[in-house]
Amino acid sequence: MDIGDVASRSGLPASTLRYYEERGLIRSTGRHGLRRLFDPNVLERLALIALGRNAGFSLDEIAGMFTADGRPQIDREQLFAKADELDRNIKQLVAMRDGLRHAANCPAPSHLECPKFQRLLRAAANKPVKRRTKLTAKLQ
Amino acid sequence: MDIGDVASRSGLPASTLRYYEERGLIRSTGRHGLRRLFDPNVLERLALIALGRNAGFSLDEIAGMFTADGRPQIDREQLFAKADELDRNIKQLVAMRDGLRHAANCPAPSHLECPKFQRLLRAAANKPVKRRTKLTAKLQ
DNA sequence: CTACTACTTCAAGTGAACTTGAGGTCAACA
DNA sequence: TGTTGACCTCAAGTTCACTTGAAGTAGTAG
Repeated sequence: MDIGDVASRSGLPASTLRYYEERGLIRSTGRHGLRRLFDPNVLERLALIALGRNAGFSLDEIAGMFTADGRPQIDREQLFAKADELDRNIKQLVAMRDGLRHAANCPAPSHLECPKFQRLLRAAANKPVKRRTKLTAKLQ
Repeated sequence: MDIGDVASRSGLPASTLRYYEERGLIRSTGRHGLRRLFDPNVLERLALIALGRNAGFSLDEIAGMFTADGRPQIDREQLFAKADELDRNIKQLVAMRDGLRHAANCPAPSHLECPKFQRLLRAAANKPVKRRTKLTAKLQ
C-alpha cells in the first residue's frame, strides 16, 4: 500500500502519516522509488494509536507502548493507572454534563442564581483545569 | 483586591489573570498606581471560566458567553449541545477505561489477539480524534 | 530616604500535534 | 516521449493557552 491508500483507508492525511513515521509511531516497509510502502497491518497500528489518543495518551507515551520490533507491549501497571485516571476524568465529566444539562433547563433568570449551578461552579473552582487530556471538541 | 490577591484566591498565576484580561475574559475595575484592582466578584467569574474550561469550551467560546456588560449570558442551545458532546465523550472514555482495564487483566499473549481489545480497537478506529482548530473558530 | 518587593508592559518563547509551502522526483498513462 | 499527478524532503508556519524574561515603576517597611 502506498501512503495514499493508507491515508484514504485510515482517514488520516498523508502528512500525518509521515509525521507519525518520523515520530516512530508507524513504520513503512520499504520504498517503491521514492514512495513509501506500507504493510496493511499499519492500519491496525493506526487504530491502536487512535485508541491511545482517545484515552489521553500523548504520542510519546504511545510510541513507548511498542517494542523495538513494533509489537505492542503495553505495561499493565500503566494501563491500570490510566484506567483509574480515566475514571476520575469520567466522574468529572459526568458532573459537568449533568450541570450543563441542568443549567440549560433551569428556570432561574441567570445561571448564577441557580443553587445547582453554583455548586457546579464551586466544584469547578476547586478543580482547576490541568493540562487537558485529549478531549478535544468534536462538533460534527 | 490586587492581582496577587486574586491569584492566591483563585489559584491562578498572575500571568494567567493578565492574559485572561487581555483576552476579554475578566476585567479589572481600575488601577492603584500601575496596579490593577479587581472586584471580588472576579473570583466568581473565574470559577465560571474554570467551569467552561472543564466542560471543554475554548477561551474564545467562553468569552462569547458574557454580554457586553460582563454578565454571563449562556446560550441554552449551546449548553445542550455541549452536554451532548460531553455525553459522547464520556461514553467513549468509559469504553476506553473498560478496555484498558480488561487489557491489563487479559491473559492473551498480545492485546491484539484479544477479541475484546480488538472490538475496542475498531471502535477507536471509527472515532478518530478530530482536529479542533477550525471548529472552534466557526463557533464565533 | 532608601531598599525592597510586588507589581507593570511588551515581546518572545513553549509544547503538542500537526499543516503548509517550495522545490524536486518518478512511475504510469496517452 | 512527454505530461501528469502523486509522491518526496525539509523548513517553517499554525493554534491554543499560557509562561518567561527584560526592563521599568511605585507603594510600603525600616
